[in-house]
Amino acid sequence: MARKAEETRERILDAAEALFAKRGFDGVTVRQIMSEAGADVALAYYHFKSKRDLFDAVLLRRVGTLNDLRLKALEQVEQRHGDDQASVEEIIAAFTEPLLQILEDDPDEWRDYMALIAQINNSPEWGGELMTRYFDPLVSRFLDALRKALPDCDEEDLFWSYHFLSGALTLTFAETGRLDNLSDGLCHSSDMQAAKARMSRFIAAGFMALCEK
Amino acid sequence: MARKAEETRERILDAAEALFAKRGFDGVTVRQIMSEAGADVALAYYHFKSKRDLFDAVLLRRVGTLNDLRLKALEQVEQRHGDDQASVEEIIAAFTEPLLQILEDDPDEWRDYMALIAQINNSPEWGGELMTRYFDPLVSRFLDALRKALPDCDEEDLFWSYHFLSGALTLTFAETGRLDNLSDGLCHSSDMQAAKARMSRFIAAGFMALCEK
DNA sequence: ATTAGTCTTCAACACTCGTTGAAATATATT
DNA sequence: AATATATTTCAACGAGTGTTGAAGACTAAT
Repeated sequence: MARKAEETRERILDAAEALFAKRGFDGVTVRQIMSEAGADVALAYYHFKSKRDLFDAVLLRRVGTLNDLRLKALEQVEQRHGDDQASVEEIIAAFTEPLLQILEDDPDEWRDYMALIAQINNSPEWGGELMTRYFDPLVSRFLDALRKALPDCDEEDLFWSYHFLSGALTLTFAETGRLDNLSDGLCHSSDMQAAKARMSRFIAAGFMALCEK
Repeated sequence: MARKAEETRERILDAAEALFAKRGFDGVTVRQIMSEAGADVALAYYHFKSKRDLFDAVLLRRVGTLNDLRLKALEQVEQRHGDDQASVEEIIAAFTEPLLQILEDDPDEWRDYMALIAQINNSPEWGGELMTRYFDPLVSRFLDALRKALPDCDEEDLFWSYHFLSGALTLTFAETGRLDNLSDGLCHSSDMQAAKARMSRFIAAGFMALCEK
């Protein structure tokens, strides 16, 4: 576990993350990754043992950070309210805003990873399995909080509401530039401040319209 | 333009659609497509001139049908109201429900195509350009209708609301099975009836919360 | 300074990729 | 029936794929 070797490992992960995010798993070559990382092809198979394992390592590297941030945000909301119930919008904000915030604060570090998540979430091949594996425990924790805030909520309504939230959130991560085109330059897909100012209100209103009886 | 040749062209498009939807542009081989279509590899390059052109042909084949359906639905809503204003929820329903309906009525014909749209919409490489090219005129038409229903709406709020709608809608098309996992079998990502029963209400509430002053 | 173990390079493996030209067949027109 | 055109097959092209084994260089510990 030499220091130099750890640096190479990280450089490979960085290059892989950027390229996978842009062109997807199959759109990228191990040789392209290693060329971007400035290292020999064979090193990819020494540090990770296959292209697929490298892909998984890219995903795993940052997922803990994100889930920790969001869990902490939820706990803060719950602590801030003692006996009284936290609002739906506060809970939704704890779920979404840490991600939008980290993306606003350090886009160079997080943009590629988040775009990768967006693609995976919408992939019929991997969306179901990978998102479940990496995010389900945290999501279930948030759904529990929402059940308390929406005591008469039908379970199916709750799950579908989460589904709509998930789609809106991950498309935001994709930063496709579509909004730039559609609004003729008025809005920008990469403007996380603008997204943050609007998403919780929009989504919370949706939850309440569906789940509040 | 023989009859037989047109059938082969369609078989190639069917096979390409199914495979592209499952594994993306780069995850699929022309040979795999032609094997699924039961035809020689070279025929792909005779009928379409490259893999990329075949991909575009897959997209183009069905986009008109979808846009026509939605435009007609919007015109019906506007006709049903004479002088009085159509509601936000009715307009959103005209935008979303024709797609969910056609997917419910004829899933075998439309599932793959819709899943492909979901992936493209969330791809940083193609999302901006392709979605703009194929859907922007229709989307602008709907935004006009929404501006009338939300007269005091800030323009940025309107565009971001559409963005959230777009994410929620296209994730529904992906049918990843994530909802099946998350809800432990209670809900199904492919249950378009369930999606249709909830989406307009959820999204319209979001629009009103953001855009109604 | 020598050894042991980690890390990196080099060259290659068997295979698959998108694409094409020419030959063979089927269809349409006269 | 004969000709012209549209469609399909066959075989191959050069380039690039993921992956590996063996040899070299580096680092840490004796």
